[in-house]
Amino acid sequence: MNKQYLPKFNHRINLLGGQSFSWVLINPKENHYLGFLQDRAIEVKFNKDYMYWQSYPQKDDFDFIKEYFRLEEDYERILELVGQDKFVKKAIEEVPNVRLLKQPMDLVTLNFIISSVNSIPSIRKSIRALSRYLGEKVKIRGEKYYLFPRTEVLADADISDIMKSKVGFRAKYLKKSAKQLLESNFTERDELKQLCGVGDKIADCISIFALGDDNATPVDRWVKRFLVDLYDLSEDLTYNEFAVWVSENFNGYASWATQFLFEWYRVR
DNA sequence: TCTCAGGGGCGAT
DNA sequence: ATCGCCCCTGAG
Repeated sequence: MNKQYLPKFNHRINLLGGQSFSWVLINPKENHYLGFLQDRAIEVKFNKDYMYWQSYPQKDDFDFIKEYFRLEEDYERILELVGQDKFVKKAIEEVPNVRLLKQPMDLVTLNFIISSVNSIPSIRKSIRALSRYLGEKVKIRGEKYYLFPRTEVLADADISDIMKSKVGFRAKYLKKSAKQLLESNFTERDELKQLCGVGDKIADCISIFALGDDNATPVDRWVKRFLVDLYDLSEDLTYNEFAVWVSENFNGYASWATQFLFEWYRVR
């Protein structure tokens, strides 16, 4: 496997937490994960300050790894900027090494459509099931696995087949959005909301996790809860009012700040 | 067995 | 701007 210096990377949280549903922990003792995307699988292991990795079917695709893990990001500088807030500082101390990934656009969109009013275990189950039914096979070290379905496959799939993965009412959103993704490019937050099943919250998820927006916030139930609880914001603010407040209070790195707070507040 | 909320969004008013 | 509804799962 390829060896990459990657200190301060909380793989448990960054790969299995709130921002990605692609990863499966294969072997906890070796910190060994497989990530199933639409056109490739990624294999990683973590030991000390290093990540060992391989990509499939195209081997050694460092350009992809570099972008996905945001290897060129100045993490220390971001910590310094968002750590000026006392709650973020505490979050960084208690749940350290949280980072943001930059994942492929279609994948994030289709994954987060599934996430609406859904629990994380259910989301994961649905995504694995959907992959088994409609995704391509990949072989890794002699074992068979399934990628997340390609956008064009979901666009052409029968709703009833998509429903087999227990996504429920989100099945029609998946199909329609897949078609929309094939028809045009979505590069800004407001455009994202044209996608079926994508409103304010999921548009912000896509903006952060796929487009790399450093100063957005998906105001979900948890974020709203800690904004009211910790920062004394009124419970009655609109989505946009919460979002504006956050964007003005974390030195331009609200995406990172709220990711720290989210992962910390959730397990606190 | 039943109820209900869970990382929202849609469509009708 | 608000509200009922959407499908499924696990917790109580």
